[in-house]
Amino acid sequence: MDFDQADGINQAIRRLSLRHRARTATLLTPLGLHPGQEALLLELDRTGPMIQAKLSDALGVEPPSVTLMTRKLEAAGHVRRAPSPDDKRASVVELTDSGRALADQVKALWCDLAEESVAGMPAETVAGLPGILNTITGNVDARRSTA
Amino acid sequence: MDFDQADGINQAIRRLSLRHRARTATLLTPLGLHPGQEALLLELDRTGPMIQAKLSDALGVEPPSVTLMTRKLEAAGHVRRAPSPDDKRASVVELTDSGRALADQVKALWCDLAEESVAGMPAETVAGLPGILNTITGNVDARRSTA
DNA sequence: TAGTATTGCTTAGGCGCATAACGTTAGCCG
DNA sequence: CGGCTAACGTTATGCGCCTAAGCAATACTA
Repeated sequence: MDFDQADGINQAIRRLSLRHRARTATLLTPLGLHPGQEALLLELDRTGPMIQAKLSDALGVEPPSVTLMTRKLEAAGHVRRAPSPDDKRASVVELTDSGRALADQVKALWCDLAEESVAGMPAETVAGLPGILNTITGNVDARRSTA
Repeated sequence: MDFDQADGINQAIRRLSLRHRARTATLLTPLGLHPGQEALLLELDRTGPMIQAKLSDALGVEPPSVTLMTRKLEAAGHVRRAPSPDDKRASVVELTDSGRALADQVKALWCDLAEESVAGMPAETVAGLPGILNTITGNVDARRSTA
């Protein structure tokens, strides 16, 4: 592959990352959230209480990041952390009522953001989009196999 | 749009951002670079010397980020900063020989990364990819118009 | 020409993310 | 059992990115 094509792809991904995150930040600010935290809330809302290691895995983020994010969300009252009964090392994270309410608001924003993102694109393209993105993600994911 | 579809899109973008950046970091580490710096080098290599404000615009990044990145790349010897002759506020950034050599290495990595990213995807899809991504980027870009 | 707004850059502080190193608890196996 | 490895979580540190605030120089305009 020649450099121009490669650059077109890599740069497009880079810019998309920056802008999508920036837009997310703008939408989340009124809720008092920072990008990344919304994923944590949504994951807990989707799957229910879970220990940090599982959260780390679900979010695709390293454990220290989870430690700090949960600490901040806990300080904000959106999340509660309790020692796990079966494993004295682990700590279980769960949504508070406040967190659940916030998750609902995030969900609404999430829909707005997705609609805004794919505005003007043919339905076919939109339908195939997640598959394409996930394929790329899988290709560059060092977590499994290649490592 | 329902939440599941929206989540599929947003989450796909989020994960792609994380993984692509992580992969970039892995590839760049042997060169002593961190993700983001490669874009700066490539931009200078492509367009030639320019002031930081222009760099900031080209990279899609805020001025303070450029200040720190150029400072570090300057300390590493890859970039040189000189006061602009026509504007006493501005400072012109340009590649050193070392920086130019590094840019060539980055270009090679850039091709590898792009190939790896789109591995197994039909050529048609690959060809349309930058357009799709840029459309989304434009849709969520608060920089122009909507602001 | 004087006064004001704008532009270019920097500093300070904050967040998400990462890696490295550490203590603690669980699990495995000789 | 005792010991060794693996897993959970935390702290420390560093980077890119951001916003807010400030200083210096330029541009605009009355």
